[in-house]
Amino acid sequence: MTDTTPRRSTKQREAVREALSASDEFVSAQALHQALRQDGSTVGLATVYRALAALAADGEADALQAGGEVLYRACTPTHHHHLICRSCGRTVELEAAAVEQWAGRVAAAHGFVEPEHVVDIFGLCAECAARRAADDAR
Amino acid sequence: MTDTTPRRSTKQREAVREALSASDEFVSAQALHQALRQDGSTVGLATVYRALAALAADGEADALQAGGEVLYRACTPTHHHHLICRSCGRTVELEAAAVEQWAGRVAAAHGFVEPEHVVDIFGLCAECAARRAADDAR
DNA sequence: GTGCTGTTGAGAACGATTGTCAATTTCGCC
DNA sequence: GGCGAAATTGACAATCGTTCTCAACAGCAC
Repeated sequence: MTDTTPRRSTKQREAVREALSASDEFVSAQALHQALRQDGSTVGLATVYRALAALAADGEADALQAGGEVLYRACTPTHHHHLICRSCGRTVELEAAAVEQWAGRVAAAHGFVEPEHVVDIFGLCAECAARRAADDAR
Repeated sequence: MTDTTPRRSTKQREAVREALSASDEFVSAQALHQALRQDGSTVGLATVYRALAALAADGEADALQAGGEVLYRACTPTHHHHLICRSCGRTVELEAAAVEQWAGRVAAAHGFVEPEHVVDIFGLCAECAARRAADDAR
């Protein structure tokens, strides 16, 4: 964790970084690999996994587990949380100073140190909610 | 999802429920299966998975993903969050009305409905922190 | 007890992720 | 610009947690 980063810049890593930035939703490593392949790239699956892990380690991407697979998303390097549509995957980055403080306070109150926290909100975005309402009515 | 619960009570399910209650940490399905086997039970791994999924669905257990596997823990049926020691696994249940409200408010502000949220704090409990400090000094 | 039906257990199947290793590419250095 | 060491890549195999399948079994109402 102490920045031992002898990272070499390669086409593949750049390609993964770009493909990730191109989406504003969380995507799986598998999906990203497929997308790259369809764009004519020849990257290997293992390389995509390695690149994503590197990006996540460098704080350039966020990772979250959902449904047995790990999803990645390019993100701002500052600490933040997510509001995610569970239907279309659209994601909003949230700042939550209040929650940060709460987490730190609660951890300290129980004698815990070095608190990290996972705070994500899943819901149905306005569009998906409307679409589902229409479907239900039909 | 609307409580179609024609659940039959069997020895195996009871055994899983008990084994889960016996621990106040999050445990993996695999670990629980091993523990049951060592107690002389003959439950199958698939049954443990099914029982745990059922308990989680009924709100009698909490599930969280960590390190590629799903961990379970018996819990109070009311909504709550967790403070978890990332070293020894000791867990404290938290109530967090403030966070609930924040989550609902933020979701609504972005037009999201039916918000669910994941809020967990990982840290090092006092004992583990002390132990690690001692190890580092050595 | 009898019968229907949900449940079980063993093992196979599955899917995501990680490891292996020879071939290739990057990058500091001359 | 060219060299060489070392990191990186890609194809494939291996691994690991979880789910599926299916015949045998057990709970519960009658």
